[in-house]
Amino acid sequence: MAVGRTQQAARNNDVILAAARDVFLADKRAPISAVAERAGVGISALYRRYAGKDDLLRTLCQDGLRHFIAEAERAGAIDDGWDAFEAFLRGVVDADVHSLTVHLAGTFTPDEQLAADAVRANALAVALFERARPRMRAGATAADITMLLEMCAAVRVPDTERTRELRRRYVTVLLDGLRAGGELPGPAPAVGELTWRWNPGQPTKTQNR
Amino acid sequence: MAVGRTQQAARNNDVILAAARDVFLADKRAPISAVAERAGVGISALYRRYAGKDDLLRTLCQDGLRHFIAEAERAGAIDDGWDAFEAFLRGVVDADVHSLTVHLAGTFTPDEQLAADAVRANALAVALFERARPRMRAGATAADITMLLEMCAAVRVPDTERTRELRRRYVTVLLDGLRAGGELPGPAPAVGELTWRWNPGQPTKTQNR
DNA sequence: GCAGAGCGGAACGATCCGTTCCACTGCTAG
DNA sequence: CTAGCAGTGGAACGGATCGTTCCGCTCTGC
Repeated sequence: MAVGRTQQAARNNDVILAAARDVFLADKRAPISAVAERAGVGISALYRRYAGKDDLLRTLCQDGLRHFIAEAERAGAIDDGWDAFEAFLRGVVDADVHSLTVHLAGTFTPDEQLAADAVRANALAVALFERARPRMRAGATAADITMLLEMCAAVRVPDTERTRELRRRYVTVLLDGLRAGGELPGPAPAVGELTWRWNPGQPTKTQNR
Repeated sequence: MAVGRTQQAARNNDVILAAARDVFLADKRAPISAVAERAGVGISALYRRYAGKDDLLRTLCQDGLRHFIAEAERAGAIDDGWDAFEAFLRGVVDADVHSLTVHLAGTFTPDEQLAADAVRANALAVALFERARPRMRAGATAADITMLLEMCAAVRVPDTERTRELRRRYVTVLLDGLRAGGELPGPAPAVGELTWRWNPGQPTKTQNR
């Protein structure tokens, strides 16, 4: 039952990644020491695996993107267009994947692998949206998905499981609101308005005028 | 046309408060120097008026609460219950009052005056909700309002005016989603789940398990 | 004119955080 | 069986950030 050093090390791989996910999900600006503490390991164990904070966050984001893609592919297999879209959205919200991808933007420097995954993820999401569009209210756009996910990610209480419950509640409101009602007001989000976080400008500030 | 020193000082009162609102709306963790810079004044001009960052934030929050109350009272005068509720929600979202009140929680130490205003604001909001409830889907609760506002506040792009436009778009989705559909899933938020930010615990972290 | 209110911004000290470094431990290869 | 080293914990360091203070200047209101 006593595990060897190498096995323990291998296990730490997962423990650390899980801890990092928990910590950065809760607060994307969390210090790296919080990850080590939560994982129950020293800081060295972290730096043995990742070149730095950037590297860890990038790995986490890539992991999130893979989940996103997997979720989209699984939902894509559903026959009915709307059901597929709904399953996709609920799956992504349930896994809190948004907090691991878009939300982490700006906290680390991107990557080509990451960019490629992002393109693929986006294509899948757009496809799912298009299949559901016939039953959606007028004016809805695939670009709206990002914003809807952003809104769901904003629902947060201290307890993780309770957060999930509450998000299921409000994603229901959003989904029903996407079908009911007339034409959506205001121009839909443009592409550039969804990716501004990646811009080289100031970190998390916002500018007016 | 050249204003005197005292008039200039009086004007700075408003300039500084407006700058503070803009800056902390964009990023609640913004440094105080950013406020001075945006107002085009030195840091001294700030500290002449406010005892410290806490004081400034508290003033800002109180200001926001007053806006909230005013919005609720204005909407309360509308005859139709649902129309009143809708006007209230749209008004609050438009003024971005949520970012000035709930969102600022935890960044400064409360106040009795503030607590009293908060109680009054909550009472008004609940009253508006109750009047609209007959036309709302089953299971909706006044406690949901806070969460809906939180979701709207999460919609954010660099440009302030564009942010408002987008929020109008999504508040429409939410409002329509509040009427359509069957019973809402999951337990509604409890009171304690909405006020956890004020707790004495760790600043902005989140705990699991 | 002149006292001082109001102000700009440099300077300071506290805190936080990413990263490095070193001593130690106990497995594992041979 | 043992020597070497992968893996580790955590203290220490240096840089960055930010709230607050302070000093010298300006320009007004009397």
